[in-house]
Amino acid sequence: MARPREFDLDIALENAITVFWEKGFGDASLPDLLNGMGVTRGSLYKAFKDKRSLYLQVLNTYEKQTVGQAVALLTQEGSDGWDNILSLFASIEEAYAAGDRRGCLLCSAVAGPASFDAEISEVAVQALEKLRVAFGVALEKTDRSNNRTALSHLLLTQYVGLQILCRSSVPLATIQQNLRAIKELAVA
Amino acid sequence: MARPREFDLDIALENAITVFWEKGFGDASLPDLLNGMGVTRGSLYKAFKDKRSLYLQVLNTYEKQTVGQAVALLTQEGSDGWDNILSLFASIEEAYAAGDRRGCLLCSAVAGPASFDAEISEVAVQALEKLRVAFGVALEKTDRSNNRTALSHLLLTQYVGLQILCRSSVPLATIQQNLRAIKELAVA
DNA sequence: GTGATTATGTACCGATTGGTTTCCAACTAA
DNA sequence: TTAGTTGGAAACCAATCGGTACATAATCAC
Repeated sequence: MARPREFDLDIALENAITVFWEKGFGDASLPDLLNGMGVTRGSLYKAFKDKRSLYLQVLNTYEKQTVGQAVALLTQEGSDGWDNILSLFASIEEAYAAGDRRGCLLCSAVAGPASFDAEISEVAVQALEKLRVAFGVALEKTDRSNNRTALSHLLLTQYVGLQILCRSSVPLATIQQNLRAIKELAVA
Repeated sequence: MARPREFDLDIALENAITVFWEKGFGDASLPDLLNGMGVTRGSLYKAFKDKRSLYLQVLNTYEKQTVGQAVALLTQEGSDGWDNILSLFASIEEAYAAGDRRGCLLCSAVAGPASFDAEISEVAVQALEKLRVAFGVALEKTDRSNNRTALSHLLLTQYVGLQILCRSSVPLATIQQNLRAIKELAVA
């Protein structure tokens, strides 16, 4: 056809995820993205239309990766549902303990002013709903509770709240106490 | 002394709360603030130094009002601790049901990019810690559980998560299911 | 009254924002 | 070789950002 693209679309998108994840939509400037993605202005607009479209692609890619992984963990067979739930939350603590202050891109998207954009909001909310359903599946395997739906909502909200707190400088103990509380839910 | 101020400081600050609450720090532009506060540029900078200082004053004022009110509700005597906790969460649902999508200014401050500002982050985190302690006080009155500290952390995270979700367009049922789950925690 | 002081309103500032245009290089199909 | 097509780099754009300068107005002590 014509001149081939000199960069890898997927790699550039992956780098865009990093930038948006750290800075959020509004605070990630074009120079930030250009620099982080290793692409020039013209190329970015040729390949991704504009900043908002790039953000939507980032959101969808992140969802496939991270939420997909979390759902797989929550719904995996051969282990107790609560164990799956606890290891998901444990992974949050591990990341925070390792110094990761990025939290969850989707949770931040819900929290941020970009959530007033209907399309962005919908993508984020639907992704979180997938996660909530996965919590429900995990709970089904240990059907002690008689109101699993409500509990799945509580767990998702807990997930969101924790990921938000992870973006601030709360003491590690705060995250750990949350873990402990969730463990007590499991044995209750 | 000299020419008196033509507007009421407290009222202007109250209006600034409204603007920041709806738009967040970064998305509230000077014209937004000027318009919302009913004050001109020069006056704003004379009275509040700059945008960031204004935001800090807004955060502190909001904290005194809203957190103070929530703490009072949680720690009030003459009613069961869990009842106090449940009515706090019920007030979140009421606001959401009434169409209020503002959530909690402090929770949004923690979530937003302004949280990378050390001073802003500290104000917000400390305010939330006050709330957490109040959850603990409420739990002390119903000392069924043997790990009230962890549970207070869970409740605070739940509070934060819910307020974040309130800023997006989740269905009302989501908020209500959370309420139900917390009620089950109470009777557990 | 006058002078000192402080608030108000507006014009203005440089920097930065997201986005476009332009020109040239690189490639394919014929 | 050449026509057609697309990507890349940088100049350029209007709009907006937070913030300042300054001239004017309003109040005080005297």
